[in-house]
Amino acid sequence: MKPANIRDVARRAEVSVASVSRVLNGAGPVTDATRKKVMEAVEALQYVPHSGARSLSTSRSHTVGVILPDLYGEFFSELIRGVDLAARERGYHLIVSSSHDEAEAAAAAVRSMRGRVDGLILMSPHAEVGQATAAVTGGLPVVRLNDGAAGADGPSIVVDNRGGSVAAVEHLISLGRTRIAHVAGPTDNLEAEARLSGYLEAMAGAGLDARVIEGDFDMASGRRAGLDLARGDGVDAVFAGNDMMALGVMLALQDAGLRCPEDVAVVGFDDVPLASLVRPALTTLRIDIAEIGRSALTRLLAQIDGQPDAGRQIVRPELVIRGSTSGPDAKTRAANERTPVAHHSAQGDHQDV
Amino acid sequence: MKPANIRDVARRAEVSVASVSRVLNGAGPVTDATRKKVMEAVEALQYVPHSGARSLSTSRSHTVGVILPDLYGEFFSELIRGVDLAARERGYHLIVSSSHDEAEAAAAAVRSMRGRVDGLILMSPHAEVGQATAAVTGGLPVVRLNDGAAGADGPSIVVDNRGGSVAAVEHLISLGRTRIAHVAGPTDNLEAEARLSGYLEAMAGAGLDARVIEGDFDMASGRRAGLDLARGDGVDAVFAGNDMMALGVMLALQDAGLRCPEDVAVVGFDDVPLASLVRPALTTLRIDIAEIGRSALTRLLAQIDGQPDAGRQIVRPELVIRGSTSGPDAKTRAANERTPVAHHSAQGDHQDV
DNA sequence: GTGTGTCATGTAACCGTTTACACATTCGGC
DNA sequence: GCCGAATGTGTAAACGGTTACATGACACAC
Repeated sequence: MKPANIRDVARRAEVSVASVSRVLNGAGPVTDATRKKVMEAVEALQYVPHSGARSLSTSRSHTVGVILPDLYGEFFSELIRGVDLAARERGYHLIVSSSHDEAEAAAAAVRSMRGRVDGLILMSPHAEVGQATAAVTGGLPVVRLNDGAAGADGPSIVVDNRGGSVAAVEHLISLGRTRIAHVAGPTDNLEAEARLSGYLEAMAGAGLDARVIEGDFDMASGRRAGLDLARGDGVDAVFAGNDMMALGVMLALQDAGLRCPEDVAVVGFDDVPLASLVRPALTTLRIDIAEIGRSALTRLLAQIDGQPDAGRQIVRPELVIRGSTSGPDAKTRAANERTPVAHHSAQGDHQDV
Repeated sequence: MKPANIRDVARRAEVSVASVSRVLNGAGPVTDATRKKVMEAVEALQYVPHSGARSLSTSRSHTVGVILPDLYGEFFSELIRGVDLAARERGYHLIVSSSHDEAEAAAAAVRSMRGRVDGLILMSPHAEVGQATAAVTGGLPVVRLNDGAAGADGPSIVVDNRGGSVAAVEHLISLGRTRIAHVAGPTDNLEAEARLSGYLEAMAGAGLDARVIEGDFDMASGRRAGLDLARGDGVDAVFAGNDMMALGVMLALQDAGLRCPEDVAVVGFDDVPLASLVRPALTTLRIDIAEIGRSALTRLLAQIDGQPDAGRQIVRPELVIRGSTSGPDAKTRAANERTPVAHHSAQGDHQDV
């Protein structure tokens, strides 16, 4: 049995299709009597408007696309979560597509979404991806995330990675650390690059020697870096390009018999949920990832509605000091604990130390 | 400037719209000359077919919906990843909607997707959600995940949670542990319930006393449970309802000065990526989450194509023995290491101990 | 009683595809 | 030279909504 269409509803309610449409969209004048008849018919027939037909005549799909380089790990799920929450509030749907590390794949994803979405949220940490996608969006509203493409002055949200790194290094210096190493992210990643350059800048500014180890943004590479450092001539602090690598470093140090923070202080970047749960809890630069997602969606919808956009928006990470850089001083740290977003229900009484 | 439509392309290529359509869909006979002219026009006009119009005339949207209780944490991102990868291979798009813990929200999500998708992947660990959504799918192809709803004999994939729990307990018993506690997941979650009942069954079967502590499936609740246990009369093993709680337990034990596995062995469930990266690496029941996602999508598409479905498919978790239950015996464990799916590029030489 | 304005409703054109069917062309077989 | 068959192409009717415009009913003022 084919699903009911608007004409079936109109026939059953003994009104015209126009009235049905008006009732369903809350637009135009209708008497209460008509409204009631229509609603009954809709209910009886289990009628759901065909979104394709609707988008055909209104040229609006009430759907936005989210294109990400990957879906792996806490960062992306947190981001989608923020976008999804905001989208549901506004009655929008989300088409996601991930694993677009390469320029070509990302461009294909953009193309395949044309005509299917009203706008795009596009994350492209690689420079070429940013350029390749810019060529094919063709007038579609877009909000870009963490995209460092030169000359990109369109709507975007970028994290002040460089500034965050400077804050991290300055914090370590203020604790009296001087032999500070950096575990960098992948070299083709613009965010990793910005964090590295902030580190180099701050070290140079303080007259200290820089020491950089390459990593991949994953925990395993952090662990390798940590083993390297533990084996070497001795550093008294490590600033890692993200939290997962910082955690890897901490585990490696622990394996090597070094104490954190006494022997080596560790700082991460992102403040993923895990960061406040490990011991010692990780000092890091907090980015409210879900909030970035929400903000991206809100700005995208504003753009779709034809409002002028604010252009580039900069998010400044906040230094959250926890056990991995400070001694056990429960009072100051308690104030910095992240409220955990619990899987099912958040009970507030978890004890972080 | 409005985007080009099929008539614009036809005019420019000096052919009819039917020929354009045939070229674009690869259906029906066309000469090479026609194909070439059409392709040139498509290229020149940057033509992209309007998916709404297409879905209107074919009543296919080439889109499937994914409805999840939540998006938080590694489990869900891994699942979506599997679904997304399979969908892209087959040319399908994905509409995701999360945070449907409650029956009503889930039912609303299903309704809002009717007419917009060709089928649904529906995860509903709560019994009422399963029932509420069953009422509104109305003939739409559906694959259900981890849904324990009574009488549900439609297409679904369920994890043998009970069997996994039995294997975990038996493993601990084989190591000589007898005072084995269980940290359970939320009571309204069907998976948590099945894991609990497997534990109880295995303990009873071995003539051992059961000890159950309530948790939430998140790390903070595992930590609380671990503190409780460390403070108490002494257990020699803990089987947690999922990996995140197991990790929380391990951290708490560590804080309390207990050694793992020497004093207390710990077993988790799921094998999230993190499980093999912590120290000691966590013994757990591996579920290939991404593979479940892929399989769900494949079966959904088969169903959409009108093929008969296999009904309920059961996934048996595999016991992966790591450091949290066995002494340092590198050889046997090395074989069980999970290949890490790296954030950006997996380099194989990470050293797990 | 006629003219005018308001308001609810109906009619039909249009949105951009696919595709059944009709048509035109070419070719081979006789 | 005529008759199918085969092949490529075009025409037009769906598909299921939205909405500009027309229509009809009714109230009110003159």
